Amino acid sequence: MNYDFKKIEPKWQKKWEDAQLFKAEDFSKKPKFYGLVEFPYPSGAGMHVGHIKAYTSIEVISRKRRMQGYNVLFPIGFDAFGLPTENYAVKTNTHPRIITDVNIKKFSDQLRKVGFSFDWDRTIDTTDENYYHWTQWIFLKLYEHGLVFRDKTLVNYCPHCKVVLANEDSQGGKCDICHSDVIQLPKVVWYLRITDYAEKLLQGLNDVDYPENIKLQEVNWIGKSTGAFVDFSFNGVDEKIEIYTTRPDTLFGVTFMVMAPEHPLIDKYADRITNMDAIQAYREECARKTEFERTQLVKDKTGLKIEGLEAVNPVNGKVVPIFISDYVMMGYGTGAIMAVPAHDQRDWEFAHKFGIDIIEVIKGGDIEKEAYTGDGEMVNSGFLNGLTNKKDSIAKMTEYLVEKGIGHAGIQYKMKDWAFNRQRYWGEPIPLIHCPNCGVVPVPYEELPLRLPEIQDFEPGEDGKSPLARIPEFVNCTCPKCGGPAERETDTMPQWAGSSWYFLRYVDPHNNKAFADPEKIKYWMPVDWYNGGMEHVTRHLLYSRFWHHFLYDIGEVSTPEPYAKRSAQGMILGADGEKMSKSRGNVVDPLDIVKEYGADTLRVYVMFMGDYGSAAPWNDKSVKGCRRFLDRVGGMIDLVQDGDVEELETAVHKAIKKVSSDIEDQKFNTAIACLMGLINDIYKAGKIGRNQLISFIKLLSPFAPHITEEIYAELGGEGFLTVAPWPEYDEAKTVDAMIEIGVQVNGKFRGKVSIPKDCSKEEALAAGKAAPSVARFMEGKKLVKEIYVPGKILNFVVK
RNA sequence: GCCUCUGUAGCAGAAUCGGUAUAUGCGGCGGGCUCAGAACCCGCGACGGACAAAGUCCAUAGUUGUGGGUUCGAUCCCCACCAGAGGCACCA
Repeated sequence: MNYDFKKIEPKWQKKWEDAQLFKAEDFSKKPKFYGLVEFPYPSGAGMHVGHIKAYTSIEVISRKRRMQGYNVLFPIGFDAFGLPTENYAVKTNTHPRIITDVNIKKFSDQLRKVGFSFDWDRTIDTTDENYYHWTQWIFLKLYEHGLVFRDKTLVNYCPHCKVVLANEDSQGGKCDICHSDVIQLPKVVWYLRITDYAEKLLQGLNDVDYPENIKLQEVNWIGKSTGAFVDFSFNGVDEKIEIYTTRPDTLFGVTFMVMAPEHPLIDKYADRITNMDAIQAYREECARKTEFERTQLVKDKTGLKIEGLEAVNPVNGKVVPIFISDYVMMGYGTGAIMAVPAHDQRDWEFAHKFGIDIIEVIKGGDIEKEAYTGDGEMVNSGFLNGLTNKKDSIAKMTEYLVEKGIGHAGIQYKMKDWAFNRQRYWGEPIPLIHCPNCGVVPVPYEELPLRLPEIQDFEPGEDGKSPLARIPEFVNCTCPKCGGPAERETDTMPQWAGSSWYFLRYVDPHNNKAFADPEKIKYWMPVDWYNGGMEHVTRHLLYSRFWHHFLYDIGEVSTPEPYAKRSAQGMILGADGEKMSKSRGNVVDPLDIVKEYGADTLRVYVMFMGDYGSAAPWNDKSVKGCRRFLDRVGGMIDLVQDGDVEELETAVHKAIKKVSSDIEDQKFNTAIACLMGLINDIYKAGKIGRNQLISFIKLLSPFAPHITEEIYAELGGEGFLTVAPWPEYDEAKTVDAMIEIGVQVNGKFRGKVSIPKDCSKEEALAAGKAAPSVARFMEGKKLVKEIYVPGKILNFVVK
């Protein structure tokens, strides 16, 4: 009973589109549902099966919501700026605009063939000037509010891609794009002050429905720690050296101090330091180390004592030596630490290597063997002696520091500011101007969009400059402030810029007066359900939350958090259980599946292959099984009778209940398994009522919309199944009249009995005892306890 | 090193509260249909040993990575361990 998917799939796709079934209606009186998927980067390779899995979940929810009477916004767009396109442009000497247009066309065609119910009228493209106009606008707002700054620092630089990378894009010391080793390069870069929003990004997690592991990953990434800043001083010099510590209670255990090699106070007191040459040599050695080497050397601490300078502990006046070491970093805290080797493992290792004293101030461990970081009685600690609780001693010490004016409580975050520029062509131009008189001047809002000039040569500059720097017509301009000659910033924004606010553009994609109409934002936002990959948790998700919080603070959007609910799909692995990759040759092209088995089969398969959030290997045989299931669905048309089939009634109502709740819980695999079970029952019965079949195809419709729509038409259904009301179940009909219940003796399963669903305890117990397989085990024993859990179990305890 | 998660049949994967472990699909086995079939239909099993098998017996037995514990009863809760995945990684 094969159905001709090649004919019916395009047919219904066209009919749905002609009937505009997926058009979201602004300000509709119906309840709204905004379902969002991470818009694709339109690569030349076309869609990956991973895209299908990522999109089908929200697709299923969106289709179900429409049937439930919601006004649904389910949009799609293209995140099209980025390096792969530009690299391909350089390689083929084709303009990135042309490549992007071709790829977007390809992706759109593919997405349509899978039957996704996107509202195509709202499609966006981040490289469209009508879109990046507003990316630049938001950037200028950030600038206006002091959240954009320039700093000269060591940056992660990829020599292959010739770009500066954010920490997030160079994890593990490898370039995220080409995987070559990243080197450290001194450079002036633009930053967005995301750290100003660390607390809001942390607190905001309390108000959203994200899976715990995603929340946790963001919390760890933000890395909040509470502690204290304490002022140490140099012996004999009037100078404060501020340190940050999470354990101010261990101040009496300080036996040395460590500063980051590049700490500026070292240069300030260079004339007092007698081994400056050695320090310079150590600094150079550190700068040469790659990220990889640094992580490999975690266990083996290196460092150098500063000769000629010593530090004074402010709580006891003790003079301690100062070291420099690259285990202390300039980028966290104050770039200097107090070292308490007895109670910090890193300090302990350093002290051991350099023969420094270790003074115990908390009892409980064996500091000969390792640092002790647990709780215990304070000793050798003056006024803290005798306290046994970490919290109390930290509080008492902090109080003391404030009283003496030598320190105060403080908070630190691990998160770094966001390096926000790239030296490449295919990105949003940064709308800033460098004027010799006025300094940095923003491009006036009315001059936006600042267009990317049409150029022929996209080769990145050897000097680490953007190709835009070679276009005098672009670079040379007049200063909007003083009218004098000035130069434009030639760097462009990073890949993450356009995706940091795209969900706002969907609510009003054609607006040319604002990024979106405030009323439409109020109507549609927040996104009700956003699905995407785990790999974006500490990047796109965090970045877009940051921008949205900012836009909320300046009154541009209606809620602080952009996404009410977030979910994440598990990866689809190759048939060999390994990550899909061209080099392994285990890549599955979703369009091949559509061609061979149909879009419905592909959709059902990716939803059925396992727990949605877990990784699962591709299995061609299992794809065929899904196709077989759909063929059996099509075959039910031959079993239809007018009236309901009584014996199937309970199974149908159970299925409505289970499929409805399973979809909400993202248990798509069990929803489909339930329908597979039901169809087995139907074939066993050899018949099905017309209305029962309609309920069945409604439940399947979000997963397999084409075949179900076709069956609905054959049954003479009115309108489209796609927007027919979602079936309801009768709770009373979801329970069987007679239930089978397990009977245990001493907790061991010994048999089962069939009893009426609402029978009394006495009846149940009697039935249990009467069962021959059970009676055997109770013969000659004394019954001490009878347990009856209605609907669950009978248990007889005997001796 | 720290944090999080996972471990169920040959494979993938089910199992609201602690209550008949293994739904569903793949693969396997048996049968039907057929000239034939990897197509379709029907059925079966999966967890020790014995008998050719139904069944019976060992056996009031065992069974969810391993070993303990709590409980009338544990895939589920607690403790310890083993294995795998992911995240962070000298964050003071």
